Amino acid sequence: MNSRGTAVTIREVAQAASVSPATVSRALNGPSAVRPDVRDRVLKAVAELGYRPNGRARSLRTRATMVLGVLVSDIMNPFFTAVVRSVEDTAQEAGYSVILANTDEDLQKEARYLEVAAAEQVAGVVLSPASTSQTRVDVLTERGIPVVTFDRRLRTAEVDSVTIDNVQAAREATLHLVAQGCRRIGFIAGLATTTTGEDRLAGYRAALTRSGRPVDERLIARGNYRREGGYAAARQLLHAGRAPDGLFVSNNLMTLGALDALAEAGLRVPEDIAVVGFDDATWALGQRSQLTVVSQPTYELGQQATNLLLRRVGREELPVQRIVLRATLTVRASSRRLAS
Amino acid sequence: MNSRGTAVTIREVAQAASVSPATVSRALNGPSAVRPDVRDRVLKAVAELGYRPNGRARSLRTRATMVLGVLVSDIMNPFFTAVVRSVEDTAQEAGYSVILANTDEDLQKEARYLEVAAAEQVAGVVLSPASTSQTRVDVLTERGIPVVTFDRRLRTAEVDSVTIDNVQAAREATLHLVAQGCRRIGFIAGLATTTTGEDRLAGYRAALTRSGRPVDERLIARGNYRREGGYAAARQLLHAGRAPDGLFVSNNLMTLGALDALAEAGLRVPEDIAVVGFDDATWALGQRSQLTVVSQPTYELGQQATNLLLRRVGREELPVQRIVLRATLTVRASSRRLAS
DNA sequence: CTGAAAGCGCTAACAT
DNA sequence: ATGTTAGCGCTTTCAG
Repeated sequence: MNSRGTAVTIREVAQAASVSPATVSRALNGPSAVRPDVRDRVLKAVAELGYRPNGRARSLRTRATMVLGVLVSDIMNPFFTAVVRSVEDTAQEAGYSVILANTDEDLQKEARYLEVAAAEQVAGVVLSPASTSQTRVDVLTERGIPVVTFDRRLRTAEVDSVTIDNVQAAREATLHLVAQGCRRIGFIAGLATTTTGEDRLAGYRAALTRSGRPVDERLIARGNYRREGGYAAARQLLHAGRAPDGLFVSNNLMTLGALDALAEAGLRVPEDIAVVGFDDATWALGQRSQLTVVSQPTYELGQQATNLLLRRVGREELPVQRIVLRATLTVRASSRRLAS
Repeated sequence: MNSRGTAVTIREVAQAASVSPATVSRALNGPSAVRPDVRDRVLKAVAELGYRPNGRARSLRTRATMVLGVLVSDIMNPFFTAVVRSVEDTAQEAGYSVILANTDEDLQKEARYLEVAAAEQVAGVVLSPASTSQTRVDVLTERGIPVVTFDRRLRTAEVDSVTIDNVQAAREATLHLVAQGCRRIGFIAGLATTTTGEDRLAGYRAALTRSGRPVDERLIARGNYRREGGYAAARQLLHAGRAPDGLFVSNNLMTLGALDALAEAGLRVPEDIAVVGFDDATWALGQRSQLTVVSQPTYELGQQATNLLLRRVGREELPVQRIVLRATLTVRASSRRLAS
């Protein structure tokens, strides 16, 4: 801080080092041609005055930032925070910083943060959209800011995405329950406004159909991707007609809620009801957890999304990418009813 | 996007509306004096061209942003994400947006993000510092960007903080275990580089001393605030000399890890060992959790920190604030050994 | 190799 | 009430 109580500018550094602002800029920024002794003088002045370049001014001029934005739909969900960490790691390797915002599955909030990202001119945005059709990324794309969605896709915009094959993953999980001898398999679906909500449901239906089972709509409940939602949905299923003997829950937090409901109802897992969840929940249940889950490759998800984004940021021309990663079914005791 | 493929600027809008850039700015920004018909023309042009003000240019000029930064030391920890959500809510009410960064208890990362916050010229920063003495916030304060720490304090800088009384909270928790008849009370401390790490340990010691008990250093282990850290620390305590019959763990994730270790060792809670944790862990253990904990008022923590920050952002002059909130001991079955 | 000058997009003074 | 001018702090031509 100088005597004026304001930030030190490049001109003050220039003056202190008896050079022009342009030279200071050159000394600081590239490996450009500045005489060593001049450079040293500049660096010394920078250090003494505590000069820090004003990022806004710089990127106003250069039309570039080294900051990526990440917009997640629920920051309290460890699946998303895990992806965020991997985005961060990957971005950092490329010299980018990451700022994060939480949209909370709320279209208004999401819209606001998309605007913020546009106004702040981030280099690119990684996004788990709150809605398949109502999320508007054009605010960004119109300004030439690339967007990559992860976990979920947009149907309304032609943007890159990195997801798993949700239909296939849900089908595999459901077929597993069928194979374990479950006769009435319940399903707790996610928000209908998201591709994960729809695709996982489609996979569940497909598996039943393929197994020659009818789809009983009373065995399908919707949740809001939160724990309470899973709890409420599970209770609904338990009290609707004959209780299920198998349950597939399509997201991590809802799985915990469903387990709460099962425990409350005095049901044993897997004896009374076999359970398959989504996403590893070691953060909640511990390493010794015996929950069968569809495991998503969170680290790879974030990594691929970021790398893809960075290619776009680098103005690389390539067709719209839809990267689909493999999810794997991790079978543990919660779903094991037959020796296999 | 205009024909040039770049963002629409205020000049283009001005041209389209046959007014000057200044008028566009006035029409958009304040309730300033612009003739209604002119304003309508401008707004129409804005809509047609899809104009969005360039936030960087604007705040370069106005020296103000409506964005706050939040730097948390572990984004995978629900305690911090809960506070973040409350910061967000509070900021939003005041018209501010919040961007978030994860420092991961890593001084390098933290330093980098403090620089980013400075360069991006956020209006203010809410921070849970990775280190009591090594976290350098002067990057921000020198530029006149106010900082409020939460959860932890800095000893090196005179900045506002919002915390609980950690010494008192830990003392109360420990005394509770004493009152339950525990003879050998173990303690899992946090990082020694944080005020929470030190203060909670101090509270534990104080409680024992006050109860006329010697402090057995073999009953104190350190963890890294993560689940594995709690697990490792608990194992260490279980295998060092006579096992404890009471355990106080000074953070939420470590509590889960400690419970893992206890279960693995076949110890029953509370019969073999009474347990008190820190921070409600319903996100992990469910509403029906029987864990006794020190409950922090997360929402209030974020709210107060944000309000304080906003007062500083508004250039309000006030002495350095150290707001201390009340934490409460929530007694549940995990620590109950005596009818009370 | 260095300096002078222009300008990124916006808003605040100053005119009118 | 509106336009003109200047300048936020920086980088990047263009000269020299």
